[in-house]
Amino acid sequence: MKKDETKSRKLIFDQEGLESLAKRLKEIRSEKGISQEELAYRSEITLSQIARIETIKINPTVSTIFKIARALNVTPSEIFNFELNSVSNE
Amino acid sequence: MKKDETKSRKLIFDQEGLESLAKRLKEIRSEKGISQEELAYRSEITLSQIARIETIKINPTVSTIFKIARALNVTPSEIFNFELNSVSNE
DNA sequence: ACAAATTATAGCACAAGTGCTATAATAATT
DNA sequence: AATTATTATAGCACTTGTGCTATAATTTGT
Repeated sequence: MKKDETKSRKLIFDQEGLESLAKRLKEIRSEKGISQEELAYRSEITLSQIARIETIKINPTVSTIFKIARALNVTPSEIFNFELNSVSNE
Repeated sequence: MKKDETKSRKLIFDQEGLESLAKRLKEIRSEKGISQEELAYRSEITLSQIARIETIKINPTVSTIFKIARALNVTPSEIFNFELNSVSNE
């Protein structure tokens, strides 16, 4: 059997949604006038992780976002307050 | 140097938030009267993954939730429409 | 222009999310 | 009660999120 089966393991990096999330997060953070570092401290998420999220390098877990939401004193709903248009990325 | 440094690597499984998410997801899904299997098909997420989320076995990524939101024809905000109370889990 | 603060990158180790497949457990229907 | 549909578990392989640490790049303030 071949080694490279082109296994078409469908992966999940929702570019559109993650962009919206990043944008929303930056918005809220700057509205509240707190730095990434401060947010990292408050949420107990590392600075590198905050940066990765805002620069759309990773696909964070919901727990991470929950922690950030608490640190920003907003509801999860407020962070996810945007629409999803396109049909994901094929 | 010791091998077991009790490295206290702080991990992130937000029990409260994930419970709320699971509950909300079940709600919406049954409101719309669609099965886990149907949702899996529509969202292109595996059935096992849907089940894991609803039974709070895992901490899904936001992309996964975005896919589900699209499949359910709701905004991300609607899925995350709940409050976070306690201060995470220490 | 310089210094300081903020944001962005990078690499490593480890934990965990996801797909895939199969099966068990439970609920619903007849 | 028996069948069927739905939901829940389980294990493996693979990918990736996260913490940690350090450094680079950029922005802000003077």
